[in-house]
Amino acid sequence: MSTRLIKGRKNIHLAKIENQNNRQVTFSKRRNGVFKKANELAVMSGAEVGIIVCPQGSKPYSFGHPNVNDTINKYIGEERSPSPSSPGIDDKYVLMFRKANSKELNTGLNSLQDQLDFALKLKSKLKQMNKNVKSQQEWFKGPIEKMNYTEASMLKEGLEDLLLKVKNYGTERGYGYENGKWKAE
Amino acid sequence: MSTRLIKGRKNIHLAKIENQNNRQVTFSKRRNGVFKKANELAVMSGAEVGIIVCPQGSKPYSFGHPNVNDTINKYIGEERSPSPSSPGIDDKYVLMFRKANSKELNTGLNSLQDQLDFALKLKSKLKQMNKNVKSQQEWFKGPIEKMNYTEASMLKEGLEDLLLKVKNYGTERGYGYENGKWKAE
DNA sequence: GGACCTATTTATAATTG
DNA sequence: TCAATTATAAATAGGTC
Repeated sequence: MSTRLIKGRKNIHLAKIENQNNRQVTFSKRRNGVFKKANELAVMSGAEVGIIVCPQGSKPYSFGHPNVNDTINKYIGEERSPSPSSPGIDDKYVLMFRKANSKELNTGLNSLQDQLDFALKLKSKLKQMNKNVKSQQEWFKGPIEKMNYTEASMLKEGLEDLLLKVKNYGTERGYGYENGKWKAE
Repeated sequence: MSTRLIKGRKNIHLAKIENQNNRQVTFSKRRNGVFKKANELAVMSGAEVGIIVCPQGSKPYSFGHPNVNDTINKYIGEERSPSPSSPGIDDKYVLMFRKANSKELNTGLNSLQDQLDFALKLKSKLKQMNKNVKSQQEWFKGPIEKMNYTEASMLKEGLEDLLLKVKNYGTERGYGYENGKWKAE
């Protein structure tokens, strides 16, 4: 009674919950939360939404507005005949999916290319601030400190790979993008 | 300023937004929100999640952890086994997708998606810090082929520096990837 | 169209019954 | 196990630039 009880929400890490009971409770709560959000999205924006959740060792849960199967069919139909229009940034998931299904998936390649683009922007900034070495340091420090550990670790993997390519660029003549792969020109 | 500005969130009615612009904005924001929540659900509970969103008159958006196809297939498999016919889903599509997914297509897709997620975040952060650089657009458009040696070297050094900071960031707080699992705290 | 801001509303982790 | 509680963390509607 004298002890201060803390019942409020704690901040969470994006990681699998080890404790089985907590994991089950969180699964149930958050599944409902996702379904609720999806329903709001569907109603408010007028879009069709279908969700499938498959817990390990149990039967799938599903949500659909107005209907899961129709939504899946629309998606499958769309995947069968990709439209030629160029994807925006929000279509990246779909694009990646298509790449995977065209059996041309090279692990990390897409994200590497993206990161390369971002690195080019970094470079741009470096060039702008070229007269000030300190500023360069600050530039790299800035975004990192705002990352969580998951983001940072992911970036680490990608950068190690990217760094190899960039180093090769310096010694070889460069890289082109051909048949889904980076290659020296 | 004589007028008191009200910027805070208003409570919402669960109804379709009539104003087209507002509807589009809300669609974009909330779609991201649902995908984020779904990702958290998948990671924290270890479940597979697939989401398909079909806006009216536009191509579908999708989210999957680890990927949409497998999740759909699991759902279809579940749905089909109890009853001989699965309403709304054609057999040929089922077969096609099962075939497409029977290989190593899953390998790397998860990390790809994660990295893509990260890349988008990184891009956003870089954009924030780059907002006052006007020549940014040109750099972003230009492919790596247009880099000269000096530029590539600058990029290389920058990346090495960045990589170092990322590595340090990962170890300073004891976060890391252990035994195939993310360790929290 | 996108990034940012802020007042609020929501979601929810931990706890209790 | 499940529902209710409550303190916080997150999401977000409406606005600005």
